[in-house]
Amino acid sequence: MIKRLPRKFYLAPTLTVAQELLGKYLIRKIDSKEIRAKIVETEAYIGPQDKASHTYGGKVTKRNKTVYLIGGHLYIYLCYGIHWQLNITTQKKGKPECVLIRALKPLKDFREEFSGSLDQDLANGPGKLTRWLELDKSFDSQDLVKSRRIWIAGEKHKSKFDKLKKSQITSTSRIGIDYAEEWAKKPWRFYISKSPFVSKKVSQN
DNA sequence: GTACAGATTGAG
DNA sequence: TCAATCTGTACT
Repeated sequence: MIKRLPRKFYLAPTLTVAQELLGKYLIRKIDSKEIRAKIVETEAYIGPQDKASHTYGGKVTKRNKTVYLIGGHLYIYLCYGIHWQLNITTQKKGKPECVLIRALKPLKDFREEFSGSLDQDLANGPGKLTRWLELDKSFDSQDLVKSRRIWIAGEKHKSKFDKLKKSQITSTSRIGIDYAEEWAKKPWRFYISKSPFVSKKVSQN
């Protein structure tokens, strides 16, 4: 059995949430169809202190204001004028931290063992997964705890499918933020080790 | 008001 | 290697 994650999940430290999101299920309802996927790659952005973050220095703009909402909301923005990026806010209201979802493993069934062959190139990048899930600006500030269109779930009872062991998580520096100086080196990108569904064009250091 | 870079992607 | 395409931000 899987169950929607409660608000509490998103209030843990952002780096913890970024790692615990790995292996969780993202469910997107389009009309009567339910699309399911497992989160396999994330990046953490730690608010005011993080130069790579949109909320560096605590600034508020029309674009980033949803990051200031309480944890569990979606922050969706357009990047390079073309790609929508899916972020999940963390922390309490007023603390602008979030987790970027970079890659998903499409699932037919919640137990991936029962899923047949799936397209590895469908959601292996932050811009590709939003296109696949048909997410855009209209989803900005949606509440994952309440929304009927999108939410995240995990195993209701602790099981071997629930929490990943540390050894199953690889951490590296984040992607595409070379301008952030020393913050660009922080190992705040996390992905499930050896998953063929993580984003490409990326160093595996 | 104008200029320009950006948490990317896919085609050549 | 590079264009697509548009918003936020820092200027004039």
